[in-house]
Amino acid sequence: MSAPQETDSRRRLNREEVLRTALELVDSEGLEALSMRRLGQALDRDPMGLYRYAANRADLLDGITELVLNELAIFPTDPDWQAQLRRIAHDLRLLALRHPNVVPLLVTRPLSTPLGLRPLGTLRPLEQILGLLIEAGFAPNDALHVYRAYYGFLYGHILNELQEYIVDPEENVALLRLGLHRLPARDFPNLRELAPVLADYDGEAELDEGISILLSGLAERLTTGKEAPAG
Amino acid sequence: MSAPQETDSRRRLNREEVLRTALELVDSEGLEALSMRRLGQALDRDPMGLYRYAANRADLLDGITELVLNELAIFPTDPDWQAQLRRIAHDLRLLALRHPNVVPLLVTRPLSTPLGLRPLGTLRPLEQILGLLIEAGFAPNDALHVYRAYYGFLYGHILNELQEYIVDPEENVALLRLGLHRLPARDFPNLRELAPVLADYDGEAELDEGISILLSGLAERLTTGKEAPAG
DNA sequence: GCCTAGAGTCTACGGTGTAGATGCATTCGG
DNA sequence: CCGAATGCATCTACACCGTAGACTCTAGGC
Repeated sequence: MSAPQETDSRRRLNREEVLRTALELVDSEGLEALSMRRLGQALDRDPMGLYRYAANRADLLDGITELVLNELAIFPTDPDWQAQLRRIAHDLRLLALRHPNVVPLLVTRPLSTPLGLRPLGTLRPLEQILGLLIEAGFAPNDALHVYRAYYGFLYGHILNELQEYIVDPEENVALLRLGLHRLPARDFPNLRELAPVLADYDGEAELDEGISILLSGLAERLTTGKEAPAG
Repeated sequence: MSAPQETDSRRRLNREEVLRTALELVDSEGLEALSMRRLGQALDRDPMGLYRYAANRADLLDGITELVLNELAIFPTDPDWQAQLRRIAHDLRLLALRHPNVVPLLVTRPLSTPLGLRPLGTLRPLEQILGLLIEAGFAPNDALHVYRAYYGFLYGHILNELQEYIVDPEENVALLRLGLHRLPARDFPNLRELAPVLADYDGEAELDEGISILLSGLAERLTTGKEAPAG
């Protein structure tokens, strides 16, 4: 009882438990480190046994994205929809920074599955944000457009920020300089000149600024009753 | 000579040729269909011989993204920067629709490679758009911010649109209805109600609308000399 | 004619996802 | 209390993967 780990290996697992250690594996060693055999040995179980909790590897990946998205709290009945959208944006950003290795999953998996057939957990944010917007007074049609603009902006920002994200900030500048120095000066003058600016990128501030612009635009469209902008 | 295909297999290949048929393979059969062996047999060559043109599989993928991005024409000296940005946006959208299977690559590869070490071809759009903006009068600092907003919006939109994209529009409605019907009504009322709206999503119009909003915001900031919005 | 260098080929190794057979333990029917 | 059945865990095996290293073959220089 002192060690509820994998040592007494006869404990019965469940899907969530499997997904959780799969997530740990991805977080610590990257996506391609996640194989059935590797996961099996992390759980001290036969790899084949895992098929009891995930139909196949793809389903495992879907489960991970679902698990991660469940970390995101949304309160669709909050009357202050702007504050809510702003908080969700920051939360999602932090979530992406916490699990950078699963961001490719977040972004990629939906591309290969028609909307209606996706894991329910991944549709929850969409549903709830639609609810939030409709509650706030948007017509359902417009709510969808607003969601697209919001979601598009968010994912765009996350991709932006993660592309320039490197764990050790010390190393950041070094690597950046190193890499940019490699660029042929005559073909990439602008990029090289902007190296220092690239190096100190404040993702949180940039996200917040962008969200402010978006929200003010949306609020105006809500009160004047015009159609919402595209995303 | 009548068939410059793979039949007389003694012709010497080059990297571009290899990448091009790799791209064809990905376009027609998906990303996971691209293996060294498969590609080798598509070129009627020994799979090992391909390592002459790509250091490894990752390099092959990088090459494909580079090849695809090269389809994008940018004229950094065009004085009408707004028209230019609008055209590029539409071109990139079409490019994504033309090669939906490589979009995951476009989006994912940069996440695993520090900016400075990326294939030069993938940095060209960044460099040239920075040039365009600086030429237009933005301070280099602001140009970077503007680029991020622009790029983030674009990629966000593409991800949005591709998630709802299905080849056969006939099937589209069917699948969508089918899928959404599967959703538990009490948990997903909004999503189910919006099914018809989801079905006819005009990506081009939505992109154009969004770009207009973005550009007008940017133009204003350019003339008033304020800082650019975040992305 | 021979030697060399390089391109093309083959084999082999350690990994992968997963189908199917097999072993095992537990529970149920009599 | 015993046998059968039922479901879970495990094992083996197959087809595929990326790629290191050895080998063969060819073309060109002397």
